Amino acid sequence: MATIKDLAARTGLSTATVSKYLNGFTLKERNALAIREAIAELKYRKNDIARSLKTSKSRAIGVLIPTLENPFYSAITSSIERTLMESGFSTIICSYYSELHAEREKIEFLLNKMVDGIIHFPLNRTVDYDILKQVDGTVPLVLVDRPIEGIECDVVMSDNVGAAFGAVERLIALGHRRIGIILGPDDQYSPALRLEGYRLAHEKHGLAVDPRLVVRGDYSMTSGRDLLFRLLDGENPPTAVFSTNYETTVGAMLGINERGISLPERLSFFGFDDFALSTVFRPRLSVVAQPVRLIGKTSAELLMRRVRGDLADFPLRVSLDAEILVRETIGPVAAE
Amino acid sequence: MATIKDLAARTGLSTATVSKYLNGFTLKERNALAIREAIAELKYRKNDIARSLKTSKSRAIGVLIPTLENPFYSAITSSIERTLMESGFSTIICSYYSELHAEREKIEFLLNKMVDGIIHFPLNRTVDYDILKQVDGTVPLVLVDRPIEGIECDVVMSDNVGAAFGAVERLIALGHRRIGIILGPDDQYSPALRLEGYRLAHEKHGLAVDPRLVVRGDYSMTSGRDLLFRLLDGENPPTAVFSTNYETTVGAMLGINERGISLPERLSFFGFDDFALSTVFRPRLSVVAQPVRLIGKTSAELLMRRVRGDLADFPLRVSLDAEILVRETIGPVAAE
DNA sequence: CGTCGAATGTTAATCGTTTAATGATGCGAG
DNA sequence: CTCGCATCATTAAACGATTAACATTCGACG
Repeated sequence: MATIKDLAARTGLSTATVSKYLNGFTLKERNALAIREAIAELKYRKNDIARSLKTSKSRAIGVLIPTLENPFYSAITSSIERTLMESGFSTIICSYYSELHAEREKIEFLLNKMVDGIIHFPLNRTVDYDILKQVDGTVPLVLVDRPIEGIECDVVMSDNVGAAFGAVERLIALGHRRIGIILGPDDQYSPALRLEGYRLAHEKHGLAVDPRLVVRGDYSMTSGRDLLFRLLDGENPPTAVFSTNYETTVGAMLGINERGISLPERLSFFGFDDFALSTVFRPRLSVVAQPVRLIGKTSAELLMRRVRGDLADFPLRVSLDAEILVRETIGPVAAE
Repeated sequence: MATIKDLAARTGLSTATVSKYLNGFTLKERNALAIREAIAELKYRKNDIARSLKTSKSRAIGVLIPTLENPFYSAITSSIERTLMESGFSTIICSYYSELHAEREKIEFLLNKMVDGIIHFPLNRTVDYDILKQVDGTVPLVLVDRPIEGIECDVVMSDNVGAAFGAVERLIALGHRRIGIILGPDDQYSPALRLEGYRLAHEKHGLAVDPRLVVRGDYSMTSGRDLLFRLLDGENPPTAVFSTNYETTVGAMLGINERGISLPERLSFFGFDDFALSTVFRPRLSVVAQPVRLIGKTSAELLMRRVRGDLADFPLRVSLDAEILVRETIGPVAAE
């Protein structure tokens, strides 16, 4: 592969001159032309690795996510990648598949690669986040979807409280007084917030929360189905159910279809996250849609700013509004 | 950030010795110990960029895909990433969003980054693939999902003909004689093969193909819905419909739900690709499931082999069997 | 014409590693 | 005691770019 040295030799110029030309300095037209010719003839391709070594900027960003198999993560990642690419940065993907050790291992991995910054989707677990403190001094870090206690850095997330509040309030407005909520694990971040929104909506409308209507699982599809059944099969079942993540929503719909429960006549159902599914079901699913594109774009843009040295408002906490998409699965509470 | 030089200074050894230690050579225990201590104290982190420059191996693989928003691509990508990570390689994602210029631009981009290999999902278009010939000489290239004429390289794909054949044969076995097929654009690779499978199944069973039952769109969700309607609204409509990609399948199901057509009584429906959807619909969707995990794993492993210099069987063309998942949307042809 | 300053080029060191070639050290055998 | 051979370490030159600091060219102007 041709190097700058080769171009220099071919044109009779020095490597410094060629390098400058390549970096946008203007030369005498004669020389510029000669270099252009040499590039074409020798099929010169610049070596970003060498450049990175010298400048200590890799123009690569590490994105650390639980998995690409979940549309929530892959949609955000997609939008991140697109935004970074527009700034000429490449995206190094690392999934950690919710494995404990993998997360810190991969942060090391990324740091070794001299990434210029990291975007991390932490899953809330009791994990040792010292490593993130190390990141702190090294490269900018943006956390997506939730903050981590003790780590001072930018965070981009959706307004979980507001999202849940909005959905539950819609249900209350339709006359529902017994609203079940399907939540995720205690040790994750968002469930508590979504529950808080649920609570606030009740409070605002002077309703008490029946703890039996608050059920928790592991945010998986099967847990969605199982918890739905638990709610429905309890004494004094809810007239509406709010599922608070994508997987449980799919699972719950599965359960609903399985039992042939007709929505919204016999039950009102509010889901979470707006991917392919919600437009396909009949009746069309009412969901809280997190602004995935925007989350991705925002975190990438924020990181770019930090990488460029713009530390204004650090640490910034961006909370993006979710959309409440009322479609066909919620309706007035069924007459007894 | 501490460098090898610092470790050397701290321990009184030479950089060469430290480097060797770091690369697994054995030293006198005394020295090894000293280095380990120094690493801890100085918080040494190896610099993969410098290493790459010297060794001309980046241990990074570029993955070029149309988009991460499509579950087919993101599932394969996920599996690629996982497999590569196991070999200590990082994955650089580049989406080209089906834009013509972006594809070649991004290949350049990846080559500049000195990736050790490229996995590419080409969309079949009349695009100038000279650039891929350049790749040829530089780093190994694995094509996923389809080959490109004139480019001699490894290809991993699913058995499109067999997949379609299998699905259509199931329908024929149920007595269907008029089977509609929803295809993608002419200039993509797989539609022709899927049609071929459809044709072969007819041929085998002595059936003629009615060209009016073969409809083409752009493989989008709306095209799925529209083409379904076109088939159903034609004179002498089909008793079964086979949709040949994920988007059109979702779109067609949307249309089916919209019209309240009951499956499989009034219509048998065979879809393509097995993502979240198919398990959620009631009745459960019968689909041809491409082995996405396996496609990802296989291409990554094959690329790793090439990167390691194992050129056995080059160029290799791997065709992976799709699974025919017969579930509830197909049934015997309706009695008139 | 000589001089000066802007514009254009060059020299050479450097980024943090790796690695051939070479050097030192120690140990057993004769 | 010395030779020879492993074994362990070191020297120093790369890898391909960038970039201060310095050198040259050239035209304008007094």
